[in-house]
Parts: sequence; structure tokens; C-alpha cells
Amino acid sequence: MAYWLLKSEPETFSWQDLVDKGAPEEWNGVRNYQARNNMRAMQVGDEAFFYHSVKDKCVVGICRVAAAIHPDSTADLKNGKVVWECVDVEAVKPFQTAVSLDEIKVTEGLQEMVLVNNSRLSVQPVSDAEWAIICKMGGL
DNA sequence: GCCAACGTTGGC
DNA sequence: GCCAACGTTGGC
Repeated sequence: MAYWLLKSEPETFSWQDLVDKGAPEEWNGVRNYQARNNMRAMQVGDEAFFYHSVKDKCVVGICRVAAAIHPDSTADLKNGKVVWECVDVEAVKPFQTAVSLDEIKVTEGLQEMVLVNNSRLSVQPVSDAEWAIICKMGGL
């Protein structure tokens, strides 16, 4: 099983929005090839951190891939072809304590995270080791 | 609110 | 196919 990190501006779509939904939701709106390719690699059952960018700058919970890659319903076709795709995710568990970007930056073993080095990528892979460290920091 | 980093677009 | 210009993201 693989681990991931999904970024969203809380004012656009927050962790609470996903929790309130209580069902799988399309992770749509991604318009970046690298991010899309990461989503293509996701499998049902993979887990992902939910990260709030801009305002919060912290990991707030864990969600789970509920449906594998499929066309993004909010995207237009390009020359009649599907270009943008997405997966569906559902909330699994909130962190006891949110893990901030500041903490991640100064924590041993997390300094190589994509979040630290390529902050603009909105769908990122997370290593098993990084996953374990951040879960612990989040109180899970 | 600013600006650096990055990705995309479009002219050549 | 290259590269300058532009737009967007996201940390500060």
C-alpha cells in the first residue's frame, strides 16, 4: 500500500468539508501533469494526508482512496480527449493535533519530503517512514 | 500583500 | 524546438 499527501486550500475545500460529506468525494480540479500522474498511481485503499495550504499550513487528517483514477467531471475535453483525471477520497481519521509545516521542516527524517522541497505540487507521494513519523506527531 | 518558484503559452 | 512572457501557487 502506498501513501500520499493531498493539498487543498481550506477556503476552497477543507478537511471539514470532506468529513461533513461523509462519503467519497472527487479530488477534482487538479491541472498539473505531475500531480495527475501521482493520482494515476493511486490504488483503492491507499491512504493520504490531508494538508491545508496557505492559511493553516498543516496536516489535519487522513483520508483514503475510495475510487481509482477516472475522468475529472469538472474538466473540459481537449481535442475531444480526456486530459484531466482524478480519484475519489473519503475521510478516515482526524489528527489529534495538526502537524504544521514548520514542525515538519525541523523534524529529523522529514526534511526530504516533497512538501518541503516542491511545495507547489498538490499531489505528492509520502514514504512509509515519513508516514509513520507524521502519524505519531499527529497523535495517531 | 509581496514575491519566488514553477508551469504553461505562444512567437519566432 | 527554444525561450521570453505571463499566470498561478503558496510560503513568508
